[in-house]
Amino acid sequence: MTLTALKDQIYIERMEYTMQNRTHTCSELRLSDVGKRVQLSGWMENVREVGGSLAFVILRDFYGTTQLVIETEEMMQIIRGINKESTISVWGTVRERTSKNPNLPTGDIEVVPESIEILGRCRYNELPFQINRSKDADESIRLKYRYLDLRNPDVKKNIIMRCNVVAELRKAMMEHGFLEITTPILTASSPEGARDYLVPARKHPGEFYALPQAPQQFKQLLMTSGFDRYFQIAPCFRDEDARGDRSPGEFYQLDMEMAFASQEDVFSVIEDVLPPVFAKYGTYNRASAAPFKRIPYVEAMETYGTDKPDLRIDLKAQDVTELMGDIGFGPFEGNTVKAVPVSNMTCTRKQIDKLCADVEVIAGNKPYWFRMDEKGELVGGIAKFLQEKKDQVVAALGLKPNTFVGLTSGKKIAAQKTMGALIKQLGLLCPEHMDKEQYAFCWIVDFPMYEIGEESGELEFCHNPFSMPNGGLEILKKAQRGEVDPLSITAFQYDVVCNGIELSSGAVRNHDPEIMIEAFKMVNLGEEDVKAKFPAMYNAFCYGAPPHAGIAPGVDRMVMLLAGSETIREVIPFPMNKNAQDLMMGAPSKVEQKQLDELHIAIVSDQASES
RNA sequence: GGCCCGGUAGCUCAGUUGGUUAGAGCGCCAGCCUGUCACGCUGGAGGUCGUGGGUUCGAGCCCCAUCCGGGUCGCCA
Repeated sequence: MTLTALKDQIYIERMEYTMQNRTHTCSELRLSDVGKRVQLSGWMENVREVGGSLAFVILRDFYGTTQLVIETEEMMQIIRGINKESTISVWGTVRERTSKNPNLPTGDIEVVPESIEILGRCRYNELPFQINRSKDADESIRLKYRYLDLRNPDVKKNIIMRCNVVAELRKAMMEHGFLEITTPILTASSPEGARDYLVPARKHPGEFYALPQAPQQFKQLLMTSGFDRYFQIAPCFRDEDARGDRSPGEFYQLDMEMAFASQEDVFSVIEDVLPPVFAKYGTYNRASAAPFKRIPYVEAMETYGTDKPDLRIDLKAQDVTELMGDIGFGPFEGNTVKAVPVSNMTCTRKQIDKLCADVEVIAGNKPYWFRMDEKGELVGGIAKFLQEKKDQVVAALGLKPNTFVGLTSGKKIAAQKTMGALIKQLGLLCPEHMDKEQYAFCWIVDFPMYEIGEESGELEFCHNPFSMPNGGLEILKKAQRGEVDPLSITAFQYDVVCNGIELSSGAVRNHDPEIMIEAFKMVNLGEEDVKAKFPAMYNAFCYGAPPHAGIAPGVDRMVMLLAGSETIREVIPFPMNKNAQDLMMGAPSKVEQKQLDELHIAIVSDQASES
């Protein structure tokens, strides 16, 4: 049996089953159906009694709504006997409306019921919130009654879109020759990265499984097993605090890995797979075409003040440390100074003050500014410190009349990050500098391999130890001999960024045990540490591994971008709240002592642990 | 864990300088209404102002503590 035939069979069987309760859905009937005897089933969304024994009932199902018209006292009594949001099944005849509603697909017809069966009574005449206004309700109430919230078509539509996006991604990945392989959910705790969710092992007292933070090691092991192209819509678990764009606990990634592949091979798959999905399902129908702009990490920090630039904003920063460091303005002295010119800016002083205040809150560092007015004079903000160097400033920044210049200063990284916040806020403030209605992708490449840890003061891995250093074994040896600054070593590590949101990190992996050991030596770890931390992977690589590379774009984040949603919870069917609680199911929850005993777990009370 | 914002009717919110019996819209209940479609009209019920303490003749409002929600920083290889 062909795949298509199989699908058809499943489809038909399902429809036959649903036919027991309805002949049509609530979005189906049209003028051409007038006169037909039909059965509809759904939720009683609203009742409008307009006098005598005339009333209009709105019946809603997954597909849409259809109006029933009540004309007899008998039917009226039935309707009056049930609360809104009850499910009912109606047999009746389709009739052309005398007053049509052009705003509804089914607005030309109505159904005159001859019988109404109550399928599922709604026992409450007052709901926690009105279904069609659920998005306005307090979020914790929405989450507690998520099953009611999801009745709202406006809420439902994001989940439907998510299904379509996931289906499309699967299809595209399979067309590119990737196999979807599932990897374990119960696995070993991994020594680095996020905090693990631990699961006690009943048969092994005192030992724990961990839920995977990502299928990272499994997918690399699949590469060593000779699966050429792997992908998975993979659940990932991390016990870290939530954000607007980061759900607590669990999330999904389009995880993928390719054998005998380079960075460019990964890029070309992603550049092929993502833009069509974004253009098709997104709020905006425009998405970057391949190849996406590649921006080295150092350049991104210098130019955009962030490693996740929003390329819809056309503003770029310049380093003006040499030019302005010595103008006698205190905050600039001995610091890095960055400047961003904004042409044709017409904002009021009040807006500028608010901009600066907002940036200070976001970045924790104060920005400064001046303007070239319509006469070509430098005015406002710190302009008085610049008058002596006016010609140099104008030349360096290419200033023209009516140009605003935002400035940030501080230690290099602080000046950069503040500039990043400033550019983002300027983009929001100046529509002419932000071509908003599109999905602008870029790659951030050449991330540093190592950094000096803020706490330790020692050399540490900057991202993860799985990435291949650019320059391989040789560059590591040189660094060890002191011929190369370890901080200058870059990795084949990359991020894909869309509209200022990081969709994913990825890397060409370090598949060579020897290079792995040398990479670890740089941070004062040895062969034993590699073996101890990643035994399966290290051992596997000792049996001949292919060079491989991959990436794992976040599914929730992509759907969030596509839906134009402010929070990630809007695109997750059953989200947890900020504090990682499922208010609907009541998770987490206490468990019975018997369960704890079986798991060899003892709960230490807060009081006991404090004493 | 730090910082910011919020918590008043079932829902969304207003509540002035601390001053009479805490209001509105939606929802709910009752009545009216024969073509509504966010139906309309009339009336009604519904409040421990998150909780505890304090200041005051008097607190929704001021002070302290605490709980809850959201945002943000830390964190997220």
